[in-house]
Amino acid sequence: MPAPIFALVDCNNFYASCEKLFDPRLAGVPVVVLSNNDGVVVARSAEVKALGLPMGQPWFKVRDLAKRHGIVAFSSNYTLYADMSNRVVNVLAQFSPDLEVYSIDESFLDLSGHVPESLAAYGRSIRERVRQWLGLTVCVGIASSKTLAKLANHCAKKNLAGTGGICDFTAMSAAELDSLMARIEVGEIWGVGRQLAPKLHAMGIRSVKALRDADPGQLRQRFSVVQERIVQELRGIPCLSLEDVTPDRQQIISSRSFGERVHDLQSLQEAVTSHICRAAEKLRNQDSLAGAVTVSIRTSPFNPNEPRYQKSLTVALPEASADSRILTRAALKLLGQSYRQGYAYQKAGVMLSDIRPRRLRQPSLFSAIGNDEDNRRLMQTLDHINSRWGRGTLRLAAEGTDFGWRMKRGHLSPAYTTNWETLPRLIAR
DNA sequence: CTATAACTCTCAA
DNA sequence: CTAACGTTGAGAGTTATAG
Repeated sequence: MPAPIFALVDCNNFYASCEKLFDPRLAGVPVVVLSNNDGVVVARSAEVKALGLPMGQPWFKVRDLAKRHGIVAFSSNYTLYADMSNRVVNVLAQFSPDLEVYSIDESFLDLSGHVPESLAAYGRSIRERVRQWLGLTVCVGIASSKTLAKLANHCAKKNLAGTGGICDFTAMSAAELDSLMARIEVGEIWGVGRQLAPKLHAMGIRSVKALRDADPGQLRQRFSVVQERIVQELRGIPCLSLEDVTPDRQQIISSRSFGERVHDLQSLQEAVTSHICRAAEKLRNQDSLAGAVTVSIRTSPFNPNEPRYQKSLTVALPEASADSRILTRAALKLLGQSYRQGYAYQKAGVMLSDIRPRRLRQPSLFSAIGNDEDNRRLMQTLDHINSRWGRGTLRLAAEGTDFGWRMKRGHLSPAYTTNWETLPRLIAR
């Protein structure tokens, strides 16, 4: 078993780059992509970063500034991003069969046993091929643990070390690494977030190097195993392995903010039903059953002038199920218990939990024989129709037809890569 | 008391 | 015109509860 070598490949400004890719007029133009409901800025092109517009800002707060700088905004187009993401993964898979898709724009590759004489050159060829085949730019961080590979990737992106978007820690001397790590904020480390960073600061640990050289036992005492593992990983002792098989979900959530505030129970019922159907579809997709359903509704947590209300209720089902109708009945009952009139609701969501494979089904003593099989085939047919003809082709009537609660998507780009209908528009310009 | 379930907090993209 | 601020999933630790 050779010492592991990890590469972390991360697409630059992924969402913004996807948008630019299909509209050459956007070359050199600052572009932002907004979260669902056009809420906050979640991706920025290089030009926007240069302007100093921060990540995570509510769009309405920065809109004027953005207009003045000629920033073009897009609503999240997940159909496009997911499709481009798959294409990137397909290219990366050519470089190593041991690949973990970590997020929509990041993958870990196990490079152990691959061209040990020049890992950086291998990284460059990855970057070149993704650029050539897809027009997207990636950075590659290479190191002996996943945490270090993430850090190396950070260095590549910020041009702190390495060249041309590639940073290989395994080729650096101990002294080089020391001085590099001394210059990087501890908060940049994977797993050191908003809460932990200030606590580490208070202990006098401000740099990556300081954390690497800290006492792991003491950190475990004070915090948890997670922090102890981070220290080991920073020292090049891998504690995390490549997770190449994605396990079944243990919980499935569907929740969304409304485009406009919602006041009436009927709209909430329709929204909750849609959420259940979306979650149940995912549940069936992994051939599982859910044993519990949770429904949450809330008013805006931001507006101090609005009366606040939030409620979240869970029920255990008498018999685990993946039937949209059964799950909906349970959810609507919970919603009825949660709903209070007179509030301006901002968001509703559902969670399916206590999830198990369908093959472990335990029929209740009182369930009618055969019913379940009929229901399953009905759901199968429904999924089949929706996968063939598009999401939402066949729906429960309880989802309604009004959709006044649907999210805002005022700046949506076409489904460039997944819908032929967009082709004429592309050619026309 | 222990084993486990339920809940809370944190993190990440 | 005004008001307007994402979603999903996991893991660890803590607390409550059952036996």
